Amino acid sequence: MQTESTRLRLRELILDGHYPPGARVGEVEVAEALGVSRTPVREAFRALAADGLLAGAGRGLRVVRLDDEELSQVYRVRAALEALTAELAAERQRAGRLAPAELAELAALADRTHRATADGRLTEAVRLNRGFHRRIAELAANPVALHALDRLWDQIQVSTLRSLHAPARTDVVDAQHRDLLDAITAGDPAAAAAAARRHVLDTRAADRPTADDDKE
Amino acid sequence: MQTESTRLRLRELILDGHYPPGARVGEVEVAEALGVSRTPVREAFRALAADGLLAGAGRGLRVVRLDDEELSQVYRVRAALEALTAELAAERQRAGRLAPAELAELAALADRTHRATADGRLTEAVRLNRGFHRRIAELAANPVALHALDRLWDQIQVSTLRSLHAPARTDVVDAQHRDLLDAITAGDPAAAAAAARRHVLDTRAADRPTADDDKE
DNA sequence: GTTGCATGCAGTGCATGCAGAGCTCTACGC
DNA sequence: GCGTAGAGCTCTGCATGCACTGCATGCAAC
Repeated sequence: MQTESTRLRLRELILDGHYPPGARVGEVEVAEALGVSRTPVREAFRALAADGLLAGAGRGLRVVRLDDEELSQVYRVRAALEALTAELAAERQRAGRLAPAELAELAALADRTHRATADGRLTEAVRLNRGFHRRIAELAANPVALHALDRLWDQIQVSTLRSLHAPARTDVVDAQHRDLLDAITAGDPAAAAAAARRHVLDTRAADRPTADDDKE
Repeated sequence: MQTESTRLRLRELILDGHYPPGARVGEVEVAEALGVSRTPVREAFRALAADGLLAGAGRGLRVVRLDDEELSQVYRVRAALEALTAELAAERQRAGRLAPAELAELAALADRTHRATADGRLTEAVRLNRGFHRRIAELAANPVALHALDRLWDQIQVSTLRSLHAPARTDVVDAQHRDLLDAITAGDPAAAAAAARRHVLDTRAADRPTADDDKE
């Protein structure tokens, strides 16, 4: 099925910044770039538009570019959903439904994220960080929440590609990851939800442009 | 643009139960029924699949049929998101950003929902109820949350078409709507979030099949 | 009687042709 | 020199043709 592989490849190209936010994507150009005809490209466009990665702009489609306000709205929804997945994961831990190996892998992800960030391997750090949060959503065993979060992550990733900031907050991020991990491990749903929500909102507050960053 | 109108019309047909959960949807059949060619139908299929209304089933697509477990997962996400929108709406009220007329319309929606339910006009009651909750999400002024909730509502609506139950809980539902409304009107975000979460989860608990309802 | 294979059919997936809409560039007029 | 109008072109939107896959049905052999 070329439609599906076209969708995945195009999504990768967008998430990698090959098609940056605001860039126009044309059927013919993408079709030639990926070596398929326009039909599967058109269908991939529809699917990616429904996922919030592409948006109509008069004639044709553009890669979505979220402004500061919209990004804050995405983060607020993400905070609510990650609070839920953390809560659910902690519930499952309390019910004895999480294997120790799963929690160990989660802790290892937190470690690797921290090391990559500290070493300045920012691209890898971003990937690992997303992996850490996604793993929690997987442990929540709620595919609906997982899918919704995947969509939000895609949108965030596209809109924050430029600002792979050198993090002065490395230790804070890691400490918050530990808090979250501890709450889940302890099987404390309320604490896990609170830790997740605080972490996401703090992340947003730290990444927010300081009023004179960029305009357009 | 026929693609978009095809998508909307097909969505209506699915939500109305014209294509019931589990029904196969064929390109040719839908194209003939709507009087367009297969191309816009195919693109509408992709978009509706991304929205969670259609899902692949070997050859072709079927209308999504959520089992009891999946429906509970949807409700849990919905509870988290409606808690968020209620919280945001209450925040805006506290900040003086909600017009009195907007709150009055919301109260009127609650009234009409209650009356329609009490009078046994169930189809209308479902529509009004959805309108009430959606209006709160609109007042939250967060399009991301609004869109996510629209998707969840669509999935719920499709999967609960059969069970337009005569509600013994009419008064409970109305009382919870009032609580939610009061918390928003009072500008109390925490209370609004709690009221919304409880209402959604209670609704799910009440609608859940009592173990011997249906199997398949 | 059951199982395995072959054949036919239906429906999807992809490509391409064609028409229409919007944007741009140029030329002419003020 | 600037603004506006017109023409041309590029790109999207839709339709249709063709090939291929996956399934069902029937027949034959064990």
